[in-house]
Amino acid sequence: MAATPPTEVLSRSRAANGGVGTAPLHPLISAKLWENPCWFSFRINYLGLQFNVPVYGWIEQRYGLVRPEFVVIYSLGLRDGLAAKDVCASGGFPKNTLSRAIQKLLRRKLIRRAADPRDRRSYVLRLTAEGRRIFDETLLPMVEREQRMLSALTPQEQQTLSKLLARLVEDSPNWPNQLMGEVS
Amino acid sequence: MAATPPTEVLSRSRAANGGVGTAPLHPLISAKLWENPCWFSFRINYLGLQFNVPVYGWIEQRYGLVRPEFVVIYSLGLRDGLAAKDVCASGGFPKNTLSRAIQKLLRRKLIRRAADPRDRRSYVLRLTAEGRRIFDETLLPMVEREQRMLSALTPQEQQTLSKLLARLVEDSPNWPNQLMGEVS
DNA sequence: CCCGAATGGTTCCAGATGGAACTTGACGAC
DNA sequence: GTCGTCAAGTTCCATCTGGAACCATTCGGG
Repeated sequence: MAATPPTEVLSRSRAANGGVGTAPLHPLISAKLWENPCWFSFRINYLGLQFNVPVYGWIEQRYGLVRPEFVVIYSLGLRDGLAAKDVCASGGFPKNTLSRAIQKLLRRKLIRRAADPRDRRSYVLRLTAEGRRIFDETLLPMVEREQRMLSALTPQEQQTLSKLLARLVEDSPNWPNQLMGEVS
Repeated sequence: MAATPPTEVLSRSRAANGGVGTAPLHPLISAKLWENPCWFSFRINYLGLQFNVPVYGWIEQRYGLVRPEFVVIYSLGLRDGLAAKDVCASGGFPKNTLSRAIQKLLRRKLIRRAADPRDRRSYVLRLTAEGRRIFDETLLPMVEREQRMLSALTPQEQQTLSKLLARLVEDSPNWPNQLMGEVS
């Protein structure tokens, strides 16, 4: 029945990069990689961790910003003038966590906020110069980490990967958010 | 300079799936998808969330098992007879969190453990019949969720994606775990 | 025009989390 | 053998987290 990982199981492990400097994989990681019906979720979660742990660890100890706080900075860096709810939707954090993060950023004057004339419950958030500086400073190390992680793939393959993942993200609004039909 | 996402930015958004039932993307998600120097980490983190939130939410409310606890079950389901340190390495959880999780699973008799004759600091963990039952029961919904998430890709494309991600995981032992040279 | 439902944001609080210190056992050097 | 170092697991505790209840505002009917 279902759930067998694609058959590359056979062609594995004799990596084509000359064998120089290739450290071995922990046995359980290897099992989760090759004998795992949920190959996709394991791989993306694992890779996500390999990015998040060093990056957010570094940001926290260098700027004293915890992850949801930095996510606000980063989101505003990409699109200034957002509201808290927008950051919520894209980052997966609950709104109270974001609320706290925003308060701390306001106190530290890394962002400022103004009433939204369109909706008086809501605020428009903007980076201050200082907040922008942090965004700019962190961008390069983050990109470098990503590039390091992707460096086992050719630019061509990176492009393919980029396209496939983008297709999935684009399709995501169509997914149910309950596992099974446990709606009312 | 560096960090521009691959050029598919142009060919985006007019998805080839007939346009039927395609819900629109939140604006900030769209920005993070298409105008983000860190395209890779955003995409995998976002997709990871789309799996973790419904799956672990369902498991928690159905079995009263929190994520690190279930990770132990799942890991033992794949490879019985592990030690705590192994689960640690593959799941990214700190060892005290795993220790607590294991204690709770022992109390609930979902796993049992025996002294490791090779190393008397360590224990060999095994699923009980009840623990195995939970593993078996949860597997299908998890796989189904994954398949739903991957359903925008053809089997051919899924295969490609699987291979590319596996190559990255295999390369991961070679990555530095500090962002910059902040070693002693 | 007013009322009930929904939404943006904040606050409260119980419980989860993870760093650091600790205990016990393994291992290598001498 | 014995000492110093390191690894496996546990415990302690300050902190973070996120569900739920809450306020203020908006929106959709009748």
